[in-house]
Amino acid sequence: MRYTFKQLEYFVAVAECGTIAGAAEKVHVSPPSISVAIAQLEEALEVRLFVRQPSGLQLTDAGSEVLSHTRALLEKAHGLQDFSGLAKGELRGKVTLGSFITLAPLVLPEICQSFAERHPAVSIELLEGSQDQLIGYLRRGIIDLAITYEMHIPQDLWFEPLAGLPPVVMVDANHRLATMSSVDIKELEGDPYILLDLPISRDYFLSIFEKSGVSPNVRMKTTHFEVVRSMVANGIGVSIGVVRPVNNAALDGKPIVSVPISNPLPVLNIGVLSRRSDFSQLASALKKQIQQLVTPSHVPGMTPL
DNA sequence: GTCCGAGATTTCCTTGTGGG
DNA sequence: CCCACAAGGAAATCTCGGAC
Repeated sequence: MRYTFKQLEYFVAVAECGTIAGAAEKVHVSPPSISVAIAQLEEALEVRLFVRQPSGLQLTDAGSEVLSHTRALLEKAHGLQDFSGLAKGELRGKVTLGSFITLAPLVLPEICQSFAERHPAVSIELLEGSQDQLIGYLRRGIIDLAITYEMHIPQDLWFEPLAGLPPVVMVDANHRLATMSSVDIKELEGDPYILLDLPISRDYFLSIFEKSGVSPNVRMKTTHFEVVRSMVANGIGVSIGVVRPVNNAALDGKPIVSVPISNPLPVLNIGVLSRRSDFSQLASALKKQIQQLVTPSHVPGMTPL
């Protein structure tokens, strides 16, 4: 064998980043090391893996073919490393967990802490994103699992629901609805609405209005959940959310009131999204840990339902 | 046409490791 | 201990696209 695993790892990094510089940063070596490794790998395999372009490197058809074989090979190699740990009664290695961006600050600390206590030799890498980003990360093998919502799950991935979260209306403490025990969506008609403008998520929130025959008065759009909460807390508008952080205040300290919705709306399930196959020991262990922590009666970081 | 910046590659050097 | 080799970093150089 005239190539090395290190060359293969650098090859995958370049394929994923699209540039030598990006790959170098990713694997923590200098660009020349990557460049040399790719050249050596191409020589060893006697195949052109990349087309060099001014903006970076683009995979050739042969390179794409080699990439899928390389990923499978590295996956098996990592599996062997996991197995060596298992033989000694412990898991070791690296697992990458994705999280829907609004859930991350609430659920990840407890998951990471408990998993680290149980499997100290395993390192967890985290990657947050919107639903479509997480789906892409899973398909490309960048993450092993994702904790997210049951929204637009494609056929090639597998979602396991763990808890159902009913949507609630968020208003500021002085809002006329703040003291209500529940609210009808129709009562939001005319109120300025702050929209969490993430792909797929925005469709979910707008569909709540659509089902109630109300058109929302969208005043502002933002891709950051904490910005939504700050706008609401400062009385700039109202919003709808499904996460209810234990801390019911925005980052500036102003309180947010969550009011249940009286309309019959389906709960939004939170759960684990994964590939249907290609499941490592580490991913299984992490999934098991998440299943134990996220239950219908307890979601880390959130007030009990 | 010239300049500038981004990115890749080459050259040379240092460091670490394994074999004799 | 010495030597050979591999890996990786720093600096220099090359290539190309975009701006003026």
